[in-house]
Amino acid sequence: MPDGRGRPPRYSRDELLEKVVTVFNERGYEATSMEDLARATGLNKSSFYHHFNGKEELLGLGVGRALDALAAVLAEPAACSGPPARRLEHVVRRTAEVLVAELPFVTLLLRVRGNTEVEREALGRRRDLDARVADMVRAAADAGDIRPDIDPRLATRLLFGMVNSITEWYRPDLRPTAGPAVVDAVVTLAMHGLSTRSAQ
Amino acid sequence: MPDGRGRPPRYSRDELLEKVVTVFNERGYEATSMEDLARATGLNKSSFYHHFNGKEELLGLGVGRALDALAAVLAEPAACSGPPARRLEHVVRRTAEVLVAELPFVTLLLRVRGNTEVEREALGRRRDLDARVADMVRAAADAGDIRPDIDPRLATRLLFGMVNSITEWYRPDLRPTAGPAVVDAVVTLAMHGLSTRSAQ
DNA sequence: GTCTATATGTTGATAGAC
DNA sequence: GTCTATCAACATATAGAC
Repeated sequence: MPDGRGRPPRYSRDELLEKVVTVFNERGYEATSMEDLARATGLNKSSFYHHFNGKEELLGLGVGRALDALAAVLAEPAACSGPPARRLEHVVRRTAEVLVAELPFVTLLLRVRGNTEVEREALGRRRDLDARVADMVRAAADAGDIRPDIDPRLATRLLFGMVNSITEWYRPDLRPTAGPAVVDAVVTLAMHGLSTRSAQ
Repeated sequence: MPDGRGRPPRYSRDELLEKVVTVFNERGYEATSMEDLARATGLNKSSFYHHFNGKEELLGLGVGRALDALAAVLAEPAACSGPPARRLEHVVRRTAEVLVAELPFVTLLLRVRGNTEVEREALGRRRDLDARVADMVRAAADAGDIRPDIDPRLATRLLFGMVNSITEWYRPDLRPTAGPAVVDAVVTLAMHGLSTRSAQ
């Protein structure tokens, strides 16, 4: 673990941001000081301020990247046409893949609570995405492809509660090749559940 | 919303703690100052310190209550004997019920990251509970009652990722009677999934 | 038990030399 | 682009009067 003395090669702005977001996730955004971030990137605190305007800007950049990636999933052709249940399964799978691929950024996003303007805007964008998925669940229920006995909004929340939980425990540095297995398990459990004897 | 001027009737220690934990959840533990807590309870900051030794003690009391409630579920007779799949379903249902009943405390627990000694101890206790549930999932898989194609540890994490997501969106103040429906939906989705055509 | 006043440290952020 | 030095604001926590 580099502590800033064995001067790392010097980072690009994107690499800097990834490092920052990782520290945010480890310590929590509020508990992370600009001093912490500077040290983690091998820079002096003032040098660090030369690259970014401040802490809140870093948060905005981090959650923005996650939101862009998640929004891109809903813009994919397979998410926009076809039977609702197929579209839904596609979105579940691709969302899980995005979580794995952009793990630190999505992790940061999912922990945002709305304390500042930047956070509230992120929550707003996230709410918009959630609403579009909930519409998809509703359409699939109307088409009879998913169980009608659970309210679509409730089902959406539980479904993506499971998907999003990936950020709580998946550590790609410990299990770098486990991503596809995780994604498959999410899709299978979401659609068919845990039980082998699946009737109602 | 009382802001401390219309002096609330005066709280017991337990009521004080519940208020505190709610503020922690709204603002985030790190972002909450002792001043915030004092104001929320209608007390002066120094008066507040008369009731509690400090911020970290409050965190410990809050997560401790959540951990006690969750541990009690695993100690129930129905969680200790019978076919593994039945025991598992019981634990899923009762855990969901505890989340609903002790929502602010469990919410606080699930956001702990391990920055301080109190937090690390809480994470340790939580890990112990998770391991016992994972054993239950493994036993159910060995008995052929749940699908064998998903690693038991992975299944446990996704399963309780869904259950725990309740703390992310359930607001009993807005929908006070929705608790039982939420619990039923969790158990149904966990065991049987979203799809109506559930084969593999 | 409640308050005012204050000690002591840390934070985000800036000024300005090199 | 990097650093040293510094600031104003705010944090946790305590002393001690009433």
